[in-house]
Amino acid sequence: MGLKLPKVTSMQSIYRAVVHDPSCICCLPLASRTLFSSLATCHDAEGREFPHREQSQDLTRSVDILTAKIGKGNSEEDILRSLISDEAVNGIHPSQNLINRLLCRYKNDWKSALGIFKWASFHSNFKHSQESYDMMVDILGRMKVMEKMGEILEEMREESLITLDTIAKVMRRFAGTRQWKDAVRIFDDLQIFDLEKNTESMNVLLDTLCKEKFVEQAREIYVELKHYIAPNAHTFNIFIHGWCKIRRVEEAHWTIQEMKGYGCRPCVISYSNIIQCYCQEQNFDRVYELLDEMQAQNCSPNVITYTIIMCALAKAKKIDEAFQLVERMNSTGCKPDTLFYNSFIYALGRAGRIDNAMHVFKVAMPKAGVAPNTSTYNSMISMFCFYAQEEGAFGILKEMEDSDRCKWAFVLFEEMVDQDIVPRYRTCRLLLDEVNRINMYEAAEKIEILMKKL
DNA sequence: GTAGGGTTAG
Repeated sequence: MGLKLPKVTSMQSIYRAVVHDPSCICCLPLASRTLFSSLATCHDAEGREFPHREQSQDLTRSVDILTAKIGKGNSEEDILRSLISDEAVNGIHPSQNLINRLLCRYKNDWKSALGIFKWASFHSNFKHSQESYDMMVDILGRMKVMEKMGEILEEMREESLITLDTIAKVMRRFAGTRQWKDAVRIFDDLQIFDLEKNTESMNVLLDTLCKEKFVEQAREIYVELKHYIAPNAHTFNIFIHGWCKIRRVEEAHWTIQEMKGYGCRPCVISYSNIIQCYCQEQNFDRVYELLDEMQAQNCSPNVITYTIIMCALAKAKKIDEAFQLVERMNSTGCKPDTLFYNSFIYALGRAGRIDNAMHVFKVAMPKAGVAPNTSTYNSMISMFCFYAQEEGAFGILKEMEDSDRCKWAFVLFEEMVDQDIVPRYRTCRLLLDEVNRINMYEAAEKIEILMKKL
């Protein structure tokens, strides 16, 4: 193909390709060139996404001083020592904003993160927020430094900052490193953290174990616990998911019976899990049987159920059958969403059905009032690039450009709010509509909160 | 984190 971008999966990768070989940019139409130059200016040398205005200059200066001092390869104690003894650093007072920013930057470098974290704790008038503690626990857990993670957890306990969310993270990290017994131990010791052993916390433990395929262990623990903690529908769905995950569909069926025995009705989640299991086996006869059974049980399949089946059909190269399924879904009045269309477009692309994919993107989605998001664009661009249709890829890029502009608008909006410049109601309304159209849900939420105050 | 994407870049 004429384009020097053989595999394009995201805007970022296009951007990187252009940075790597600037001559690439000549292949791009004007609209995309404009886009790239705007992208280029909105990444500074540190890879931060947007330029920082004056209001955050102090913060930025502190970040620069600290990061210059931290260096690499030291232990966290060394980092702490060098920070404490540095004159320039001494002029900096830690703030929660500053610490969170640095923890974000060093999320893949636990020694630097912990060094900074301890440096802040060293200031007697500074206290870490719960958010910073959770971030620190997460960094150490992800890097599998379990001992240090335990130390931070202990500090949190002393400050009474531990929530079930914190515990859930810790459990999942243990189970993720195959130390499932430690996850169970945390649950056993829950009262140490001032938390209760109840259905909710039990479900967290069972879900953690099941997600890491320790389903039998979870089952044994549950058999003990159920005498004094009542299971609920979630509990059973967690097990159904677990059994399906390790491809033991018989046990999943058995769990359905068990949940009925407890007076819990199997729901669309229970059935969708089992359907997914049959989908993995490409046992579509059973899938259709289950769909019928759901209908008979007055438990309608939803868009997630249909997405699961549609993906599996497409993967099994049963494209026409996938189209029939979409029709069946529409006939039941089940509305497709963005994720469904993304999967559909992706599947059609892989099957070489470019025209069909284009039709879904251009006609079906707007008609259903479903907005594309970045993944939709990515699927379309990847497809066009794979089949060497650069014209099509650029068409999608053009559309993305418009929505990138919206992100910029939102960044400016946030800066205004930060500086206590109150936007007009009408400005908010315009931005909110636009932000909703392209699925920037978090942005929409922030704008809505502000609008309520107006 | 009780269920659904994102070719396989390095």
